[in-house]
Amino acid sequence: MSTRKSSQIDLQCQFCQSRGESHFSELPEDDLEVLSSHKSCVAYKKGQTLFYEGTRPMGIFCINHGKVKVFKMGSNGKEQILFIAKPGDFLGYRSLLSEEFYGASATVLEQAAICFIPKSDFFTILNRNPAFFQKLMKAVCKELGVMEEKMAQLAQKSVRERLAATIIMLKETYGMEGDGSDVIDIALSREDLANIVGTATETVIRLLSEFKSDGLIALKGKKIEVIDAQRLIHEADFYA
Amino acid sequence: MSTRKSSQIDLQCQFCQSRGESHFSELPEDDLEVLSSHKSCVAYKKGQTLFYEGTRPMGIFCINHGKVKVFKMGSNGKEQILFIAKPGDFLGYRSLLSEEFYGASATVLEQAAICFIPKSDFFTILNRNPAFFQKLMKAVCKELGVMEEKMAQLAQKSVRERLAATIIMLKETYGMEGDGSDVIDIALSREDLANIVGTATETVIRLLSEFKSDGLIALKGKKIEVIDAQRLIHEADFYA
DNA sequence: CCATAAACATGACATTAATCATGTTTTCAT
DNA sequence: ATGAAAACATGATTAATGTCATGTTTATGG
Repeated sequence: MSTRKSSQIDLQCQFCQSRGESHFSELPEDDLEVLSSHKSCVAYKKGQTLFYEGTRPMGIFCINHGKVKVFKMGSNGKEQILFIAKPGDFLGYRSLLSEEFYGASATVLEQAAICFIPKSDFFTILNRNPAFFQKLMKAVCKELGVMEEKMAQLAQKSVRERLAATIIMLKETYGMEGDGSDVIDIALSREDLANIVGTATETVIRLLSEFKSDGLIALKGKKIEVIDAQRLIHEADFYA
Repeated sequence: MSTRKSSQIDLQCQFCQSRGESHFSELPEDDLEVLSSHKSCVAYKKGQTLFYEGTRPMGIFCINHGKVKVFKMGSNGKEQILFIAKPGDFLGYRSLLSEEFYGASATVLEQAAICFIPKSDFFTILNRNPAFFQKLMKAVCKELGVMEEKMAQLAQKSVRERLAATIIMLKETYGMEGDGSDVIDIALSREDLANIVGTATETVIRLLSEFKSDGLIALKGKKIEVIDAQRLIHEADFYA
């Protein structure tokens, strides 16, 4: 937990290699300069927290490298993971725009580089660039659709179906470890996986074993290799 | 199913008594005129459908009177109700803004009067009134927060807790039938209630009976009277 | 007003998944 | 390298909830 001074990184938005994936991808040069002007970019270690549920947002986080889980803590002390942010994703802008406190906490899953852009600069861009504002609106509306879908699945599908669907989703969203590999490029603990699926850790462990002996997946350490995507999709009960 | 010609109603946005509750509340006179120009307003009967999941949105629906359930159909044929819209609420603008097909269906729960504003007029207002656009953005962001909360509760709470929480929510959102009454002003079938909570109809029936014999609620036909809000909140496991 | 269907209600039973217990393996800090 | 802690794994048991069956009440159209 040593707070290294050296964790500060020098990263200019203009030269950010993750920008292409982000909502910032089409911003003009001068807007990027505004963003960079008061920006700080920090190296985070696994387990460090970006912000806590119930606190006031002061700006947005932009992920340059690494993955971050965004979750709500239940009264039983169990986390429900809402989504996992990857390079190019923004965090915290939703609360900023709705003028509410953070509705969830965000914790780094793996070694990450994350920039922080103060609220004021973010709003400056928002005000002077209507196209950007519209793009963001569209993104939020899409996110809402995704969240509604997740909610419906949580209500209607069995744990087995949800786990299968989650593995498919992870494969599509976080891609593969290198070319020609079928190993999903994200290392999740069984507990985190359970907190995405919305079930107990033991249940995830059992179902992963089943999927493995059924030849649907293989387990490479903490990572999952998809062996039979078609049957996995079938398990998830897409079209049925 | 008789499609009465008489179902067409003459309602001007300028004089709409539900406008105060809506996102249109602060629109200037000339914007209201644009909205009214190609608007149609129709009387719907219980069970009629405004739009179906998977179809293309052509405009927005604005509820003048009545209530509408918005739901997703699961592969098992069971509905998951995402929310229940009330007078002043908009429907369909989310899909319009994200340029997607409808992600859910909408069906009228009780005798309703609902206006339809074509896509083009809606976008006209959106483009010429930045304040309205911002207001809408804020609303969508809030909705996203609400949906995330619902998802977390679905994953973490028991059916009993969720039913209690739902009754509390209905009370807060749809208010009481007249003054001094504790009867929630919405008539939901047990099946619809089950589809909000995310459980089986029989389970809802059983739990309502329990709540009743425990003196938490009383059942006035299809409507629910809240007898002991405090204990109901406790059942819902808020702060615990 | 009556017939019929839909909604409501309750019991019995099956199934799913959570919880508890315990042991093994991996990870990590010293 | 080593000991402790965390993560993983598996079995046994229990609790919660879904499903099926059946009967009653309520709503509704002709």
